[in-house]
Amino acid sequence: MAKRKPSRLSAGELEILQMLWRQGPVTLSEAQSGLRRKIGYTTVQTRLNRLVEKGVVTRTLERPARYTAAVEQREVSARHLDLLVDRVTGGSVVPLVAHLVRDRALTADDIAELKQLIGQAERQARKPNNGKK
Amino acid sequence: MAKRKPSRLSAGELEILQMLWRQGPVTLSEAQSGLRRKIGYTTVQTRLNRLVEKGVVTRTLERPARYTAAVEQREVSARHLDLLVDRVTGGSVVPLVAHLVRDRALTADDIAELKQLIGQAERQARKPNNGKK
DNA sequence: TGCAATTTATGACAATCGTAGTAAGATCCA
DNA sequence: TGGATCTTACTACGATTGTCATAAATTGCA
Repeated sequence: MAKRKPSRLSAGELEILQMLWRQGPVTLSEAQSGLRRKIGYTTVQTRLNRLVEKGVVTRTLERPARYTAAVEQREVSARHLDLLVDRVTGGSVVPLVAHLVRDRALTADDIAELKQLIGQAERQARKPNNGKK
Repeated sequence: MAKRKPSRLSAGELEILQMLWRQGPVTLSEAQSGLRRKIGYTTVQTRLNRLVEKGVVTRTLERPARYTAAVEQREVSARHLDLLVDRVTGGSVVPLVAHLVRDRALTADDIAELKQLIGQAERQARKPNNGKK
Protein backbone atom coordinates (compact mmCIF):
# COMPACT_ATOMS: atom_id res chain seq x y z
CA MET A 1 0.00 0.00 0.00
CA ALA A 2 1.06 3.40 -1.07
CA LYS A 3 4.77 3.93 -1.20
CA ARG A 4 6.37 7.10 -0.07
CA LYS A 5 6.12 10.09 -2.30
CA PRO A 6 7.88 9.25 -5.50
CA SER A 7 10.41 11.88 -6.35
CA ARG A 8 9.43 11.87 -9.94
CA LEU A 9 6.11 11.95 -11.66
CA SER A 10 5.61 11.61 -15.37
CA ALA A 11 4.13 14.25 -17.60
CA GLY A 12 0.87 12.38 -17.78
CA GLU A 13 0.70 12.01 -14.07
CA LEU A 14 1.30 15.69 -13.59
CA GLU A 15 -1.43 16.39 -16.06
CA ILE A 16 -3.82 14.51 -13.85
CA LEU A 17 -2.54 16.04 -10.67
CA GLN A 18 -2.84 19.51 -12.03
CA MET A 19 -6.44 18.84 -12.82
CA LEU A 20 -7.01 17.59 -9.30
CA TRP A 21 -5.44 20.71 -7.86
CA ARG A 22 -7.76 22.79 -9.95
CA GLN A 23 -10.94 20.86 -9.45
CA GLY A 24 -10.58 19.38 -6.02
CA PRO A 25 -12.14 15.99 -5.33
CA VAL A 26 -13.67 14.57 -8.45
CA THR A 27 -15.22 11.38 -9.66
CA LEU A 28 -13.70 9.60 -12.57
CA SER A 29 -16.04 11.06 -15.09
CA GLU A 30 -15.60 14.53 -13.69
CA ALA A 31 -11.90 13.96 -13.88
CA GLN A 32 -12.14 13.11 -17.50
CA SER A 33 -14.11 16.18 -18.39
CA GLY A 34 -11.94 18.32 -16.18
CA LEU A 35 -8.86 17.62 -18.25
CA ARG A 36 -7.77 20.17 -20.77
CA ARG A 37 -7.47 17.70 -23.55
CA LYS A 38 -9.54 14.70 -24.44
CA ILE A 39 -8.29 11.43 -23.04
CA GLY A 40 -10.04 8.08 -23.01
CA TYR A 41 -12.13 7.30 -20.00
CA THR A 42 -10.24 4.19 -19.05
CA THR A 43 -6.99 5.94 -19.68
CA VAL A 44 -7.87 8.47 -17.06
CA GLN A 45 -8.91 5.63 -14.84
CA THR A 46 -5.60 3.89 -15.27
CA ARG A 47 -3.64 7.02 -14.59
CA LEU A 48 -5.63 7.76 -11.47
CA ASN A 49 -5.19 4.23 -10.26
CA ARG A 50 -1.48 4.42 -10.72
CA LEU A 51 -1.34 7.69 -8.85
CA VAL A 52 -3.28 6.13 -6.03
CA GLU A 53 -0.83 3.25 -5.93
CA LYS A 54 1.96 5.74 -5.70
CA GLY A 55 0.27 7.40 -2.80
CA VAL A 56 -0.05 10.83 -4.34
CA VAL A 57 -3.78 10.60 -4.83
CA THR A 58 -6.41 9.19 -2.54
CA ARG A 59 -9.83 7.90 -3.33
CA THR A 60 -12.89 7.69 -1.18
CA LEU A 61 -15.06 4.67 -0.73
CA GLU A 62 -18.29 6.32 -1.75
CA ARG A 63 -19.97 4.89 -4.71
CA PRO A 64 -18.79 7.01 -7.42
CA ALA A 65 -15.40 7.24 -5.79
CA ARG A 66 -13.86 10.66 -5.50
CA TYR A 67 -10.22 11.22 -6.18
CA THR A 68 -8.19 13.83 -4.39
CA ALA A 69 -4.62 14.96 -4.67
CA ALA A 70 -2.69 13.89 -1.61
CA VAL A 71 0.30 16.04 -2.33
CA GLU A 72 0.52 19.76 -2.53
CA GLN A 73 1.28 21.59 -5.65
CA ARG A 74 4.04 23.56 -3.98
CA GLU A 75 5.70 20.43 -2.86
CA VAL A 76 5.58 18.74 -6.21
CA SER A 77 6.65 21.74 -8.18
CA ALA A 78 9.51 22.41 -5.82
CA ARG A 79 10.70 18.86 -6.08
CA HIS A 80 10.53 18.77 -9.83
CA LEU A 81 12.12 22.12 -10.19
CA ASP A 82 15.01 21.01 -8.05
CA LEU A 83 15.45 17.96 -10.19
CA LEU A 84 15.42 20.09 -13.26
CA VAL A 85 17.96 22.52 -11.91
CA ASP A 86 20.29 19.75 -10.96
CA ARG A 87 19.85 17.90 -14.17
CA VAL A 88 20.08 20.55 -16.77
CA THR A 89 22.00 23.43 -15.37
CA GLY A 90 24.07 21.52 -12.91
CA GLY A 91 22.76 23.62 -10.09
CA SER A 92 22.77 27.18 -11.24
CA VAL A 93 19.47 28.95 -11.06
CA VAL A 94 20.06 32.33 -12.58
CA PRO A 95 19.79 31.24 -16.20
CA LEU A 96 16.54 29.56 -15.40
CA VAL A 97 15.05 32.52 -13.68
CA ALA A 98 16.30 34.65 -16.51
CA HIS A 99 14.38 32.58 -18.96
CA LEU A 100 11.27 32.70 -16.85
CA VAL A 101 11.19 36.41 -16.35
CA ARG A 102 12.23 37.13 -19.88
CA ASP A 103 9.89 34.90 -21.80
CA ARG A 104 6.85 34.69 -19.66
CA ALA A 105 4.57 37.63 -19.46
CA LEU A 106 4.68 38.89 -15.93
CA THR A 107 2.11 41.12 -14.38
CA ALA A 108 3.03 44.12 -12.33
CA ASP A 109 2.04 42.15 -9.27
CA ASP A 110 4.29 39.32 -10.24
CA ILE A 111 7.16 41.69 -10.61
CA ALA A 112 6.48 43.30 -7.30
CA GLU A 113 6.49 39.92 -5.66
CA LEU A 114 9.69 38.95 -7.31
CA LYS A 115 11.36 42.11 -6.19
CA GLN A 116 10.35 41.37 -2.72
CA LEU A 117 11.69 37.88 -2.94
CA ILE A 118 15.00 39.08 -4.20
CA GLY A 119 15.13 41.60 -1.45
CA GLN A 120 14.63 38.88 1.09
CA ALA A 121 17.25 36.70 -0.48
CA GLU A 122 19.60 39.62 -0.37
CA ARG A 123 19.13 40.29 3.30
CA GLN A 124 19.37 36.60 3.88
CA ALA A 125 22.64 36.39 2.02
CA ARG A 126 24.20 39.36 3.64
CA LYS A 127 24.05 38.67 7.27
CA PRO A 128 24.07 34.94 7.64
CA ASN A 129 26.86 33.00 9.14
CA ASN A 130 25.09 29.86 8.13
CA GLY A 131 27.15 27.31 6.29
CA LYS A 132 28.52 27.73 2.80
CA LYS A 133 31.89 26.54 4.09
CA MET B 1 18.46 10.61 -39.93
CA ALA B 2 18.13 12.63 -36.79
CA LYS B 3 14.61 13.62 -35.97
CA ARG B 4 13.62 17.04 -34.87
CA LYS B 5 14.72 18.13 -31.47
CA PRO B 6 12.68 16.08 -29.09
CA SER B 7 10.85 18.28 -26.69
CA ARG B 8 11.54 15.99 -23.86
CA LEU B 9 14.66 14.26 -22.71
CA SER B 10 14.82 11.76 -19.92
CA ALA B 11 16.74 12.21 -16.72
CA GLY B 12 19.43 9.87 -17.89
CA GLU B 13 19.75 11.65 -21.17
CA LEU B 14 20.09 14.97 -19.45
CA GLU B 15 22.74 13.48 -17.24
CA ILE B 16 24.75 12.68 -20.33
CA LEU B 17 24.10 16.00 -21.96
CA GLN B 18 25.13 17.88 -18.91
CA MET B 19 28.40 16.04 -18.94
CA LEU B 20 28.89 16.94 -22.59
CA TRP B 21 28.23 20.58 -21.88
CA ARG B 22 30.83 20.47 -19.17
CA GLN B 23 33.49 18.49 -20.94
CA GLY B 24 33.00 19.36 -24.55
CA PRO B 25 33.74 16.69 -27.19
CA VAL B 26 34.64 13.44 -25.56
CA THR B 27 35.27 9.86 -26.50
CA LEU B 28 33.17 7.18 -24.99
CA SER B 29 35.61 6.34 -22.28
CA GLU B 30 36.13 9.98 -21.44
CA ALA B 31 32.40 10.31 -21.31
CA GLN B 32 32.17 7.52 -18.83
CA SER B 33 34.77 8.96 -16.54
CA GLY B 34 33.35 12.42 -16.95
CA LEU B 35 30.07 11.45 -15.39
CA ARG B 36 29.47 12.29 -11.78
CA ARG B 37 28.38 8.83 -10.87
CA LYS B 38 29.56 5.45 -12.00
CA ILE B 39 27.63 3.99 -14.88
CA GLY B 40 28.51 0.95 -16.95
CA TYR B 41 30.55 1.55 -20.04
CA THR B 42 28.03 0.10 -22.44
CA THR B 43 25.28 1.90 -20.66
CA VAL B 44 26.94 5.17 -21.45
CA GLN B 45 27.38 3.93 -24.98
CA THR B 46 23.71 3.11 -25.32
CA ARG B 47 22.66 6.45 -23.93
CA LEU B 48 24.98 8.31 -26.25
CA ASN B 49 23.74 6.31 -29.21
CA ARG B 50 20.17 7.11 -28.38
CA LEU B 51 21.00 10.77 -28.07
CA VAL B 52 22.69 10.68 -31.45
CA GLU B 53 19.61 9.05 -32.94
CA LYS B 54 17.55 11.82 -31.48
CA GLY B 55 19.79 14.37 -33.06
CA VAL B 56 20.83 16.11 -29.89
CA VAL B 57 24.35 14.76 -29.93
CA THR B 58 26.72 14.30 -32.83
CA ARG B 59 29.67 12.03 -33.21
CA THR B 60 32.74 12.34 -35.34
CA LEU B 61 34.12 9.66 -37.61
CA GLU B 62 37.57 9.62 -36.12
CA ARG B 63 38.67 6.42 -34.64
CA PRO B 64 37.81 6.82 -31.11
CA ALA B 65 34.72 8.77 -32.04
CA ARG B 66 34.08 12.00 -30.21
CA TYR B 67 30.65 12.92 -29.03
CA THR B 68 29.45 16.48 -28.85
CA ALA B 69 26.25 18.06 -27.67
CA ALA B 70 24.34 19.44 -30.62
CA VAL B 71 21.93 21.45 -28.56
CA GLU B 72 22.63 24.28 -26.24
CA GLN B 73 22.11 24.14 -22.59
CA ARG B 74 20.06 27.29 -22.63
CA GLU B 75 17.77 25.85 -25.18
CA VAL B 76 17.23 22.59 -23.39
CA SER B 77 16.80 24.10 -19.99
CA ALA B 78 14.37 26.66 -21.32
CA ARG B 79 12.32 24.01 -23.03
CA HIS B 80 12.19 21.77 -20.01
CA LEU B 81 11.46 24.58 -17.69
CA ASP B 82 8.56 25.66 -19.84
CA LEU B 83 7.21 22.16 -19.79
CA LEU B 84 7.53 22.06 -16.06
CA VAL B 85 5.81 25.37 -15.56
CA ASP B 86 2.94 24.35 -17.74
CA ARG B 87 2.65 20.97 -16.21
CA VAL B 88 2.86 21.63 -12.56
CA THR B 89 1.83 25.15 -11.93
CA GLY B 90 -0.42 25.58 -14.88
CA GLY B 91 1.59 28.54 -16.04
CA SER B 92 2.43 30.67 -13.06
CA VAL B 93 6.07 31.32 -12.46
CA VAL B 94 6.28 33.29 -9.29
CA PRO B 95 5.94 30.33 -6.93
CA LEU B 96 8.69 28.60 -8.81
CA VAL B 97 11.04 31.49 -8.68
CA ALA B 98 10.16 31.91 -5.06
CA HIS B 99 11.25 28.39 -4.38
CA LEU B 100 14.47 28.84 -6.28
CA VAL B 101 15.57 32.01 -4.62
CA ARG B 102 14.47 30.86 -1.23
CA ASP B 103 15.97 27.42 -1.10
CA ARG B 104 19.04 27.70 -3.21
CA ALA B 105 22.04 29.48 -1.90
CA LEU B 106 22.55 32.50 -4.08
CA THR B 107 25.76 34.42 -4.31
CA ALA B 108 25.85 38.17 -4.24
CA ASP B 109 26.50 38.10 -7.94
CA ASP B 110 23.50 35.94 -8.55
CA ILE B 111 21.37 38.35 -6.65
CA ALA B 112 22.72 41.31 -8.53
CA GLU B 113 21.94 39.59 -11.77
CA LEU B 114 18.48 38.74 -10.69
CA LYS B 115 17.81 42.29 -9.68
CA GLN B 116 18.88 43.40 -13.05
CA LEU B 117 16.63 40.89 -14.73
CA ILE B 118 13.67 41.99 -12.74
CA GLY B 119 14.46 45.55 -13.56
CA GLN B 120 14.42 44.73 -17.21
CA ALA B 121 11.20 42.85 -16.95
CA GLU B 122 9.75 45.81 -15.17
CA ARG B 123 10.68 48.30 -17.83
CA GLN B 124 9.53 45.84 -20.38
CA ALA B 125 6.18 45.51 -18.71
CA ARG B 126 5.66 49.18 -18.19
CA LYS B 127 6.04 50.74 -21.53
CA PRO B 128 5.13 48.07 -23.96
CA ASN B 129 2.34 48.30 -26.37
CA ASN B 130 3.18 44.81 -27.37
CA GLY B 131 0.47 42.24 -27.05
CA LYS B 132 -1.07 41.09 -23.78
CA LYS B 133 -4.42 40.81 -25.58
C1' DT C 1 -37.69 -6.46 -10.12
C1' DG C 2 -35.03 -6.31 -14.15
C1' DC C 3 -32.65 -3.86 -17.59
C1' DA C 4 -29.84 0.08 -19.02
C1' DA C 5 -26.38 3.08 -17.68
C1' DT C 6 -22.52 3.92 -14.80
C1' DT C 7 -18.53 2.54 -12.34
C1' DT C 8 -14.75 -0.58 -11.46
C1' DA C 9 -11.52 -4.12 -12.27
C1' DT C 10 -8.38 -6.39 -15.28
C1' DG C 11 -5.73 -7.33 -19.12
C1' DA C 12 -3.08 -5.78 -23.04
C1' DC C 13 0.34 -3.73 -25.88
C1' DA C 14 3.77 -0.76 -27.84
C1' DA C 15 7.32 2.78 -26.88
C1' DT C 16 10.81 4.50 -24.02
C1' DC C 17 14.44 4.03 -20.64
C1' DG C 18 18.02 2.34 -17.61
C1' DT C 19 21.00 -1.14 -17.42
C1' DA C 20 24.27 -4.07 -19.28
C1' DG C 21 26.27 -8.46 -21.66
C1' DT C 22 28.46 -10.33 -25.71
C1' DA C 23 30.49 -10.37 -29.83
C1' DA C 24 32.80 -8.43 -33.62
C1' DG C 25 36.15 -5.11 -35.45
C1' DA C 26 40.09 -2.05 -35.19
C1' DT C 27 44.59 -0.70 -33.13
C1' DC C 28 48.79 -0.95 -31.01
C1' DC C 29 52.80 -2.70 -29.30
C1' DA C 30 56.16 -6.43 -28.16
C1' DT D 1 52.51 -10.63 -36.91
C1' DG D 2 49.75 -12.04 -33.26
C1' DG D 3 47.74 -11.42 -29.22
C1' DA D 4 46.07 -7.80 -25.82
C1' DT D 5 43.27 -3.96 -25.59
C1' DC D 6 40.14 -0.62 -26.99
C1' DT D 7 35.98 0.55 -29.71
C1' DT D 8 31.83 -0.24 -31.61
C1' DA D 9 27.69 -2.92 -32.83
C1' DC D 10 23.95 -5.68 -31.44
C1' DT D 11 20.91 -7.85 -28.36
C1' DA D 12 18.35 -8.27 -24.19
C1' DC D 13 15.30 -7.47 -20.47
C1' DG D 14 12.51 -5.58 -16.92
C1' DA D 15 10.05 -1.28 -15.31
C1' DT D 16 7.36 2.57 -16.48
C1' DT D 17 4.07 5.00 -19.26
C1' DG D 18 0.41 6.18 -22.42
C1' DT D 19 -3.27 4.24 -24.41
C1' DC D 20 -7.31 1.53 -24.28
C1' DA D 21 -10.63 -2.62 -24.64
C1' DT D 22 -13.39 -5.83 -22.18
C1' DA D 23 -15.53 -7.80 -18.64
C1' DA D 24 -17.61 -7.68 -14.21
C1' DA D 25 -20.12 -5.30 -10.66
C1' DT D 26 -23.21 -1.79 -9.01
C1' DT D 27 -26.88 1.57 -9.28
C1' DG D 28 -30.81 3.99 -10.67
C1' DC D 29 -35.02 4.03 -12.66
C1' DA D 30 -39.23 2.42 -15.21
